[in-house]
Amino acid sequence: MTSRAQKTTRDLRWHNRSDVLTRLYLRECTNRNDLARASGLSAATISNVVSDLIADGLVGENGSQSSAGGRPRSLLRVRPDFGHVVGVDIGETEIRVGLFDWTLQPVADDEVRAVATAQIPPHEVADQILSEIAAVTARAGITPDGLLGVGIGVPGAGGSVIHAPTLGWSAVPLAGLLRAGLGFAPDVDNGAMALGQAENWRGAARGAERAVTLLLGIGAGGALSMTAGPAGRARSFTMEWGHTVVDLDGPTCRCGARGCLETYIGAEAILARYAATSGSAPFDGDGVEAHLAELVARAVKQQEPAAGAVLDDTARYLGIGISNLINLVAPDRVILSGWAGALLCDALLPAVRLVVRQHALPYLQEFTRIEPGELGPSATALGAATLPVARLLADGGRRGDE
Amino acid sequence: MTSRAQKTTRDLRWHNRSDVLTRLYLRECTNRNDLARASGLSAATISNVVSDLIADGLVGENGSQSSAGGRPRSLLRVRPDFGHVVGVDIGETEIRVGLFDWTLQPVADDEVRAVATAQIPPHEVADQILSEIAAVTARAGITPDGLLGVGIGVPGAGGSVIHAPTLGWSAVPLAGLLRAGLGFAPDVDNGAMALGQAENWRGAARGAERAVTLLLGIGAGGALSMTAGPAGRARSFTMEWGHTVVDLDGPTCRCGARGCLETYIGAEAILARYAATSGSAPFDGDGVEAHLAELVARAVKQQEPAAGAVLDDTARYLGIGISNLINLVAPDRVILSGWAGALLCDALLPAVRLVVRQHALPYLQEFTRIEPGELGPSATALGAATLPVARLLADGGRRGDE
DNA sequence: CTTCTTAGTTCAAGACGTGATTGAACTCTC
DNA sequence: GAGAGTTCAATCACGTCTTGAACTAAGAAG
Repeated sequence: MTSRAQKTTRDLRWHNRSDVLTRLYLRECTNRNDLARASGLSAATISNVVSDLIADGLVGENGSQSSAGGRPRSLLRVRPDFGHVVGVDIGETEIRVGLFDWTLQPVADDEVRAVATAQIPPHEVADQILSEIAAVTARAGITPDGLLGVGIGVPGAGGSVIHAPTLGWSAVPLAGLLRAGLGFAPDVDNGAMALGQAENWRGAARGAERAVTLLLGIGAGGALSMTAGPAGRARSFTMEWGHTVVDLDGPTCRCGARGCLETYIGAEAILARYAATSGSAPFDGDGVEAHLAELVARAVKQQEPAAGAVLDDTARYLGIGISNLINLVAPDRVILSGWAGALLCDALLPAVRLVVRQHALPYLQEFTRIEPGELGPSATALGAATLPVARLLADGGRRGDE
Repeated sequence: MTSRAQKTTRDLRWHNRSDVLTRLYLRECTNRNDLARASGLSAATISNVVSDLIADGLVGENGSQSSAGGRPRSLLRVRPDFGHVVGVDIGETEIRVGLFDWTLQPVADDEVRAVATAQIPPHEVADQILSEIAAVTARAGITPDGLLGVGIGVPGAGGSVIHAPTLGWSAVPLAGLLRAGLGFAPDVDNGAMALGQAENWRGAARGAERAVTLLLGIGAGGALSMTAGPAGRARSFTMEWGHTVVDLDGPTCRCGARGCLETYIGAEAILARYAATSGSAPFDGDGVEAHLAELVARAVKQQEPAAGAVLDDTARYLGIGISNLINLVAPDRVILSGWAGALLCDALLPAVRLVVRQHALPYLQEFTRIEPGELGPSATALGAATLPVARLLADGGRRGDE
C-alpha cells in the first residue's frame, strides 16, 4: 500500500544509481560527462555514483577517448561478467531455455525441449523448466544459484498467478512452483511483453516511445510498452489483440466470440483459407510452420494465384488489425514478431503498410513505423531474459543481500 | 531531455508534498496519521509537509475527530478558497465554459455559447473562449489573471498543437492562441481524457486502477487512465475508439475506412438505422440530441418494436466495441459518458453487459465493471478543469513564482 | 616549457527524512 | 474527579544526499 517511490535521501541515491546504470546499460552514455548532461545530475554526483558502480563490479572503465584538446574521457561500460540470467520461453509446443550474460549476449546454445505444454499439468512444466535450466547452466559451468535471475515468458497474463488460455492455465502459481527449485523467485510475465522489451533495448523498437510488439503464431498476442515520457520508468502491458472482433458476423473463434482477428490472421486460419480456395487437402493441424512457410514460398514465386490471393487477404486483415491498434493507442512503432510474423513479413510488409495508410487516422499513423522484429527465433527467450535484468536495473544493481 | 524526476533533496520534498497534497485532495486521507501510514513517510515529515501546506493556504485544519481514547485527530482538508480554475469544453456545436474552485465545486453557472466550431477559424474559437472566460469570471467577481489555471478539452489529440478531425483542425496551436489573452498558457488536452480524470477523482471511476472512459455522441472517443501501480503518477491517453473497424466490409465512415465502430454507435448512425427500419423520414442532421432522446423514449415505452430493435442492435455493437477494449487493455472500469451515453445508459446497460459477458475473454472481464458516468451534462467542462488542477497537484501546489 | 582545454574528484554547505523524545489533548477507570 | 493510559503531533540530533566551487589530472597547442 505504501508507495515505493523514493522517500528518503538514501532512496534518492538508489534512484540515481538506477538512472545512471540504465543509461550505461542501454549505451545511451559512455562517459561521466555524457551521464551528467543526460541525467541532469551534477558531475560530482555522477562521479560518486559511478565509483560505487565500479566498486560493485557492475561497470568498468574501458580505455579512453580523446576529447578536443583536453583530458581524454574514460569510457564506461557495463561489465558483462557481472553475472548471468536465464530466459525461458514457454510455447505451446516447446520450451526453450537460453543462458545469457546480463548484457544479453548468449553464453550457450539454447536448450529446446519439445513439450506439449498444454497437455501436461503445470507442475510438470515447472519440472521440465528446472531440468533445462540445470542443463544449460551446467554446460556453461555455472550453478543455478549463481544466476542474477530467471525470466519466464508465458502466453498469457502475468502476475503471481498466471492465466494462459492457450495452455489451459487458469490461476497457475508458476513463480511459486519454481521458487523452491531455484532458490529464488523467477520473474514471470507475458512473452509478448518481454519480447517487446527486448526489441526496445536491442532490436527494432530502439528509441521508440510507445512501441507495440505483435507476436504472430497460431494466435496473435501483443504488448504495448511505453517509455512513459522523460520522467517515469518504462511501463508495459499485454494485449489480447487476436481476440478483438473485426467482423461482427465472422467465423466463430475458439474463444467463443465471432469474427476475432485470430480467425483471419492466425496461422491455422491462413492455412484453412488456402485449403478452401485452392481446393487442396484441408490442413490437418500438424506442422503448421512448415505448411505456412511453403505457402509463403509459393506466393512469392508467383506460381500459384491462390497462394498469392490468400496472402493478399492476410495483408488486408493484418493491416486493419494494426490500424485499429494505431487508432487506439497511437504507437510510434509496431513490431511484427513471432515465427509467423517472421515468415510473413518479407512478403507482406509493403501490402500491410498500404492497408494501414488507407485505414488508420492520418494524424496518428504519421508517426508510426511498422517494422519486422530483429531478434530471430530465440527472441522470446531473450525477451524473457530481460525481465530479471529490468528488475536489476530498476534497483540500481542491488543484489538480494545489499 | 534531462529527466524531470526528483534529483536533489529539495525535489524530494516537492515530491512528498505532491504526494501528501494529492491524498488530501482525493480525500484518501483526512489527518496526519493517515497520511503517514498511506504515504510511508514518517510522522515527522508529514508534520513538516503539512505545516508547509497550511502556511501556503492549500490545506486547512477543519475541526477534529475523536480517536479511541486519545488526543483527537485534527481533520485536514484542502481549502477551496485557495483559488479557482476554469474548464472549457469545445464541442462540435457549442463551447461551454465553467468556473470552479480548485476542489472542482462549481462557482457560477456555465457560460454556454452555441458556436459551429468546425465552421469558423480556430483563432475565432480562441476569441470566443476568451470572452466567455471573461464573462464567467466577471460574474463571480474574479479577474482572469487570478485564476490557478485554465483547462481546455478538445475532441482530438493534445499537445502543443491540436489535431481534431471532427473540427477540421490540424496542428492548431490553441494554447499559443490563448496564451496572450490569458497571461499564461492553458492546459489543453483531449476532452475524453479530461473527463476520464474527473470520473476518476469524483465520479464513477473512483478507486479504479485502469479506467476507460467512453465519450458517446456523434462520434465515439475514449480515454484510458491508469493509476500506474503503487509507484508512479496517474497516466492517461486518448483512444480513437470510434474509428476501430468492427466490420471488415461495413459502411464507409467519414474517416475513409469501412466498418468503423462509429458507423454503428454514433448518434447519427443510430438515427439513420432507425429511419431505415421504421420507414420514417430520414434523419436530416438537425437536433440530434432531441431525436435520439425520443427514440430512446419510444423504445422504453415498448410501443414501437422498430425502436426497440434499433436499440438492441446498438447494445450489441456497443458491447462488442467494449469487449474489444477489454481484451486489449484490460480495464477494471469502463465508464459510459457523453450526452449520448447518458441517454442510452439506462435503457441499454444490462444488454450491453450481457454482450460483453459473451464476447470478452473471461479472465479479463472478470474484473471489469461497466458503469454510467456520474458527472452530468457539464462533465466535460468539469473534466477540462481537472487539467490545471492535476498539474498543480503534481507540482505540490507550487505557484508560478515559487 | 607554458598556457589552454576538457575530464574528473574533493570538500564544505545546505536540505531532507528518520527515530527518539517530548508535549498536547482526550478517555477510562478507580 | 484525579491519575493512568492512549493517541496525536511537534521538535531535535543525526546520517545521508546533491550541489557548486575549488582543485587535480591529463593531454593539446603554441
